[in-house]
Amino acid sequence: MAAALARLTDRNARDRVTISQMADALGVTKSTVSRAMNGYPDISEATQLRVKRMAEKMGYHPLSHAQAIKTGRTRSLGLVLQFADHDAQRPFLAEFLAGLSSGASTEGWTLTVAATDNHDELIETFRTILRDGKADGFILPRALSDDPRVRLLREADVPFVLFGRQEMADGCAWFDVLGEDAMRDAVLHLAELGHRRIGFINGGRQYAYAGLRARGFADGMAQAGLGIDDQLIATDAMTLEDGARAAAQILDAPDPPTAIVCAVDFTALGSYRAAAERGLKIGRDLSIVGYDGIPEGAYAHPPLTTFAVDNRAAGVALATLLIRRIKGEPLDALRTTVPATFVVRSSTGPAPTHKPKREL
Amino acid sequence: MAAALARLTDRNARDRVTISQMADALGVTKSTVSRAMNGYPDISEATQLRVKRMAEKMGYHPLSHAQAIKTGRTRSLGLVLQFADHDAQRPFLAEFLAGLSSGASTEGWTLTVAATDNHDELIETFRTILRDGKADGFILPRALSDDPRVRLLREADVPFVLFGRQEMADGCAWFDVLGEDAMRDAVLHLAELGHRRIGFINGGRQYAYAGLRARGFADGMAQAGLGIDDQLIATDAMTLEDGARAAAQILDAPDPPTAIVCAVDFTALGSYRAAAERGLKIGRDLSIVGYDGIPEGAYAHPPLTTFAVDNRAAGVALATLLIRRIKGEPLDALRTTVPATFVVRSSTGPAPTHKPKREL
DNA sequence: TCTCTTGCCGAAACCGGTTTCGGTACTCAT
DNA sequence: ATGAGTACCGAAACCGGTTTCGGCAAGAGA
Repeated sequence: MAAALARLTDRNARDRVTISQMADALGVTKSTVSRAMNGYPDISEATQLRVKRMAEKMGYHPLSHAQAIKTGRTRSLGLVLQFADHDAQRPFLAEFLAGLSSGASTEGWTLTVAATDNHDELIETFRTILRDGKADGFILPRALSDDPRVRLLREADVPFVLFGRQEMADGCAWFDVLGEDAMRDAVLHLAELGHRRIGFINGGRQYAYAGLRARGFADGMAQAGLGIDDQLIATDAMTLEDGARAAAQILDAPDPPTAIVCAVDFTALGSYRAAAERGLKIGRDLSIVGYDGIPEGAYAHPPLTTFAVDNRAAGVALATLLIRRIKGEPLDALRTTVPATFVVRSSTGPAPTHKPKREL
Repeated sequence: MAAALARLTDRNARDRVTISQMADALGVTKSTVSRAMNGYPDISEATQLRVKRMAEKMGYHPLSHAQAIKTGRTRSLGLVLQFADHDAQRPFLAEFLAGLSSGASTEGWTLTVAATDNHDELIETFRTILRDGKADGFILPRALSDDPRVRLLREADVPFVLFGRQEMADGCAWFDVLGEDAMRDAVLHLAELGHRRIGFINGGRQYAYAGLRARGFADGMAQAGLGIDDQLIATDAMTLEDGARAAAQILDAPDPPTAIVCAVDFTALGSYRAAAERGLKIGRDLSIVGYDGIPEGAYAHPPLTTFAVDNRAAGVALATLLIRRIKGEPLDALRTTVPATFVVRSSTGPAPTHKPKREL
């Protein structure tokens, strides 16, 4: 009984400094403390400094949920994960989360995450989080070319930031990696190695990046003065199996390529399989360039030449952007791109001088 | 101007039903509504029903952060991820999160996640989340045999639940998979296939499971009437490389085994490499059993015999347990174990009748 | 010198809930 | 009929902040 009571009072007292204690200690009112902490212009610089010093000294941290009751904002970022389609996001998730968390926490924000299994729950999940005020805005990973999340949030006038660019991205803040430049550079790199016939395996068509990367590939081919053969182009491949299938089809074309550019590392690894089944040695008979920089690529035989994406950095950037967006910064300032870094390993090599004989 | 104003009022009004509106609609006071919603005993059943019906009808959902200001509880579960040591948790993370989120959301709770890069930040992160009242309790993945998180939270009298059992787990709620039974069954399965010399590659010694799985292996060997050769035992292997190293050492022993049990799938895949380097064919010359059920195991050559852990289910269970813990249920009721499911694939086979000749 | 701003801050209402403290009406035993 | 419980609910304080409103003093302009 006494112990329970002690624990209770302990729990309530829990060394938390309230705004009233601050006010008492400073000999001012709560309102002054509040305004000083929030940088209102009608507080003298001297007072503001005095208050902030005292906050530091006493360890005063305003409770975000106490503020939220009046402001409606809770200082937390929302992230809704989808696992329905495929689990390709799996390898990125950990680093991405680390980045988001890091970006958020340096500003004193936190991350609220939810996961849905199917598309029906998705919108419902957003609504629930909003209704309960559990997030002030959302990070939307994997932008779709026509994204229902964007429609919902825009209509509800809720801040959000996309990972990936949309075509109709007016009124959106976003962060993206320049996948199109990577595809172009992949082609140019291969062309420099003497490859003339180059295939392309694109990713999921529903994603916003698919169009961009296709264009990047085309640009690269044009710049290199090479023609595009539709028989060497595959789309909508996301998984290792997809990649193996697509590569098989491309390699079985009447006039097969000596190199393939893949928009997704998993499909590049799938291509390894198709090549092996046809007796083609990667890096000699067939060159392959991937994109993403998954760890498995480094351990593959031969190690995969690819474009590495720093997902942790992406997380940091997205968190920062979203916070600025929530604070009301204009959209134009909230769009950032970074290049992917080209990692040349052993899956690319000089184009074979003779048609590689198949050692099947 | 008018648009901005409209949006503002719209934002404030945002069709949210407050407790006062409920009270007005019902002709009672706020206190009655509050007590009815929370199931206080001094409210008549009739009134409680009436209130809850009206809540349903009007779509009243109490704001958790408004309640929190008085109750101190926010209805959110905390999860702090660590990426310092190694990224072995990566393949599990997505499913685990999905489970946690699902378990939490069915009870109307949410998930607050943070990530730290190094161990120093870890405790600091917990403190920050607690100070800001961003979580009412924590899920602690990957229980260590001596866990600083447990010490902190126990001292602060904050509810938590472990994924994994501790030795000194009195006063802890936990959920765990019976890894020791899996190790035992792995041995028995191999013994039944005729194997007499069986190696064991254990996981990270700092983890609580290591001791349990070692004991499980030993129990299995004892039950099968087999002796343990210390030269066939390795510990502290987490990654693929660790596994390759450990397996190499074991296979190079004077009297090498015909089978190896691995406490971690990654090390099992590492053993594949060591075996290949020695010209041993997995499933014929050397049998291997893993544990975890990572997807890569299914795609390996040959597909890996392993014990699959349902990380999604674990997440659901842990979320539910933690919520019950926070609500004050006694600890004894909050401990659950489930078996791993044995997935027999092709990495295990009958023991070779003759000493396999090395085809190196 | 007197009014008008302007800068700065206090007083008090407010946000959406919870909880304490009574108070009324009704039952039941005396 | 009376006193004591008991069941149920209203009134009001409270939680930790924010925000509106207004007031005072100092400086500016006339």
